Amino acid sequence: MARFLIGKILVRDHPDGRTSGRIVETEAYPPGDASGHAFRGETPARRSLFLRPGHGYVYMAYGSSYCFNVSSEPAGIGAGVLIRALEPLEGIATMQRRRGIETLRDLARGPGRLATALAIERDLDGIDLCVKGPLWLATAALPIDAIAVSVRIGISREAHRLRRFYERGSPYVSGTRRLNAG
DNA sequence: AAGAAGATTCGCT
DNA sequence: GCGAATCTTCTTA
Repeated sequence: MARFLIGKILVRDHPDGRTSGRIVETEAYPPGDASGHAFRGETPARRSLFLRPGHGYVYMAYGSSYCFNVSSEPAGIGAGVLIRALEPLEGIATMQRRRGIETLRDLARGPGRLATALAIERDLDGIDLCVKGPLWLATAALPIDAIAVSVRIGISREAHRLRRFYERGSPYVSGTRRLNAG
């Protein structure tokens, strides 16, 4: 699913208006991955990861940033895909205001930044992304060759695994040159 | 009840 | 590239 989501469009419908972006970077946290939030079993805070595929899991990281995931395994099995970066499409002025910056390239480059840009907070935890609502996914096609793979960012456990996917050449992808070369 | 770790970001050097 | 800020969750006493 992490690979499948590259190129899809994440749409946020909010009283402020619509904001949306193309997903250009993801990371997989499959069942049994020691870095995954579902690794130690289901708890109230992690329950969304155990929902049917296509539900949102939102949590606060380091006290300052929200991160957004898409549940990826059948009900009862905990796993998810972290959305790490978007290419801004609609509502760019709104995103700029929420982020407090102008630079298009940095509006949604990074998991915490995209959550801020789209006003994704804990109230969206558990939402069904396959139904048009406050937050949903629109389909789009992308050539297989456009997707590259690398190790994941900011974790210590199972760090060598090739579970990060991104759009090759996109300036909206996070991480360093080394990680984006592939 | 207290402490450590963590899927980050921003400002400086 | 480095370190602080910040808070939720889980572990240990």
